[in-house]
Amino acid sequence: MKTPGDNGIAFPEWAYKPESSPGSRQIQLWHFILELLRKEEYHDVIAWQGDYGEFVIKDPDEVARLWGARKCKPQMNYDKLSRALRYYYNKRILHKTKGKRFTYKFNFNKLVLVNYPFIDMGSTGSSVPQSAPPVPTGAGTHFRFPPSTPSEVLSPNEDLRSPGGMFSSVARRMARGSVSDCSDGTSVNSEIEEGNAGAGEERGERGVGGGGGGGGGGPGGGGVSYRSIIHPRLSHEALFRMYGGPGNHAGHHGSRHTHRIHPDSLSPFPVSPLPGPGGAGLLAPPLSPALSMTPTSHLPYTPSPTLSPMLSSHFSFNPEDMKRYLQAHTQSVYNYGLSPRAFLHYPNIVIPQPHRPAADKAGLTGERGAAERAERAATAAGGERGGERHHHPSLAHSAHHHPHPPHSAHPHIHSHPMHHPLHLSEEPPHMSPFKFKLQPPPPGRKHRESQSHSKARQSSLSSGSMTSTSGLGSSLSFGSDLSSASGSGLVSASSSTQSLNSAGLPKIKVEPISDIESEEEVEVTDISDEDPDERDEEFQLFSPRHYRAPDHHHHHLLLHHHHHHHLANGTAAPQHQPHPDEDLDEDVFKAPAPPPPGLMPFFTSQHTHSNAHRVLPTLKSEPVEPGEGNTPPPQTGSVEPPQTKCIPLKLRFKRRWSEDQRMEASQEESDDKKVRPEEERERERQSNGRMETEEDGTGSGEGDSPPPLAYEGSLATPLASQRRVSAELHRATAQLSLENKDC
DNA sequence: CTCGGAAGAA
DNA sequence: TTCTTCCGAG
Repeated sequence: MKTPGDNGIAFPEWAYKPESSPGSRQIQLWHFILELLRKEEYHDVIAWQGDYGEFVIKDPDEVARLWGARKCKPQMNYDKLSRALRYYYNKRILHKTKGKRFTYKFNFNKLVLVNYPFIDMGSTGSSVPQSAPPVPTGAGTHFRFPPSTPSEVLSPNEDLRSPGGMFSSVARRMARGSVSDCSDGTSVNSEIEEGNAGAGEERGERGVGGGGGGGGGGPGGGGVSYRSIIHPRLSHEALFRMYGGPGNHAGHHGSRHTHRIHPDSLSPFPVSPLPGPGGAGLLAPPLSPALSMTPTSHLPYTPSPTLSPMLSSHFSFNPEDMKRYLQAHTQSVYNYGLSPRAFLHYPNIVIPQPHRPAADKAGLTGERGAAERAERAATAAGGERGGERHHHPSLAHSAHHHPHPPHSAHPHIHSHPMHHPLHLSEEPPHMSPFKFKLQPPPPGRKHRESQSHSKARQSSLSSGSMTSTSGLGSSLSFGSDLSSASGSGLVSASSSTQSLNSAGLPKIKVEPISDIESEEEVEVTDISDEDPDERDEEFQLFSPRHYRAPDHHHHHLLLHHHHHHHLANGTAAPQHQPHPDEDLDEDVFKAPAPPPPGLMPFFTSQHTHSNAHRVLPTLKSEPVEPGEGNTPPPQTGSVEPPQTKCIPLKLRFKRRWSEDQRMEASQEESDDKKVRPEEERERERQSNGRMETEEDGTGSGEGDSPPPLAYEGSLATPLASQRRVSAELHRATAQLSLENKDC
């Protein structure tokens, strides 16, 4: 095993270091939010809702107050807090869920990776709407450490096993990010968290742990993997490769995922199952998670709660998780502008439609509509979207959003929103194809405008001519990335319109949902609406509130995953590399990727068989259409071709993407650099911090009563191991939360 | 409500 | 840098 370990981790340290979080010096708002989210105490104030990573601030004033307390800014108010939140948009840490008031969504990819690279996140998915997304805070994570950073990292054994140990270490890490200094009482969490965390962990361990011990134990000592450490990007890849799927099988094959465990009350995240027990696990089998996992068939796809966005970093390999992860990722990409590179990681994914150009509103609309329709149609045909719907209605109805569900008839749910998901989830929905909704990236207005101009280009975009508004050459890179991606398997997505075929569907086929892996559709949620419609519709839980009208533009993109493997390195090919940063990034990818040949295969082959269902074939070719679809990938194709079939994929990115790319690259790198130092500092600090109690706690309700409903769904499958992880994370988180600061 | 620019604090 | 503050604009 070294593979993973060594290799996997092989990644250079720098790869891991990602942790750097810029703002680590003091507690960061996002971390604070996470803290609140993980605590039931605050569920009345803020809680997970809806899609993965999506949360709603039920009591803005209270949240602001708490934040103000934490930061010693009595003057804090929601207006200010929200401004701070908005700054995260650009960082892609957070996004606004359009149409829903006070509702935001975390982009765990960014967070986790960036901030806590070491951590693995269990996945949690919340497939279900209501489910609480994984709590980022840590719950899900489990870290793995690469050898490289041993010192920092925990020893594997410890980590997993002893939560304490792990946590602490984790905590430290985390701390870096969030640490804050104030020791004033503000820290709301500290106490709570710990308490909870502890509890959670314990539970998790038991429940899961037990399981883990036995079989998968994934997490168990063996579990530890390095993944956490890995550079984000790498991590993705790595994860996939490495972790492929062990977990899944193990976990679920049962019929429904009945046994899902849910971790703790708070965090539903199951932990990702580590790959197998021991090292092997780590390395894993090559399945591509995504692919192989297909849950559908054997797994009941329930809504696993698991996917935690954040956690995603390392997913468990449940199929679901994978999917989710992918989705999330995808979303991120689309919505947030993750760099296309990301896709590389997921060769399987195809992105059919790009989405409209930014400006789009007008123009897009039309397109979008088509896309949507197509999507829906597909959905209808296929089934529902993943997760949500399946559960019982009852569950479902729990509705994510509102705290007050129309019917409050579900006591059980209430009792622990997140905790007990168990029962609920019985039904495995199976899968849905995964649709992801992609959110459109939120470009700045200005940008939009500028970009809008470029839209036209976009269409062709694959090339990436786009936007260089920022002056970045990124666009190119994009193209390259994309191309590579496409090569990897992504299929094309052409412009929405285009891509859609006559059918209106995106080229993507929606295949039977069942197949799952092969294609997954992802809807990218646009956050904008989130489309409550579908999911919600069923249950209609939502209050009618605001969803915007249908008009928002949400474009759904469908993604298909193809399996194909492509290597990270493949991605390379970048033509541009203007910025060192990028280079680095690339390097990163490449470098680390020692990827064993085995890995790659895993995508394809494995999942193929495993799933076997079918689909694969289709998938691959999916490529949209000749016309546009193929076109592009200029280099990419060339690059990867050999390996697999690469499908050209066309993704359209918005201008932002390009920016993102560069940003990500630059940021990450930069961050890393920066961070490192900070890390050290924090480490030092960590010793001190701690908590204070908080007075504030008051407000919200403690016990939570969260009206909410619905967490249950989410839980699904988490593997025991995952759970553990989550527990660990929680712990870690808790510790992190310690941060205090003096005002 | 939400979005960001701008200026400034730490 | 990450917010905090203020503020004008949808």
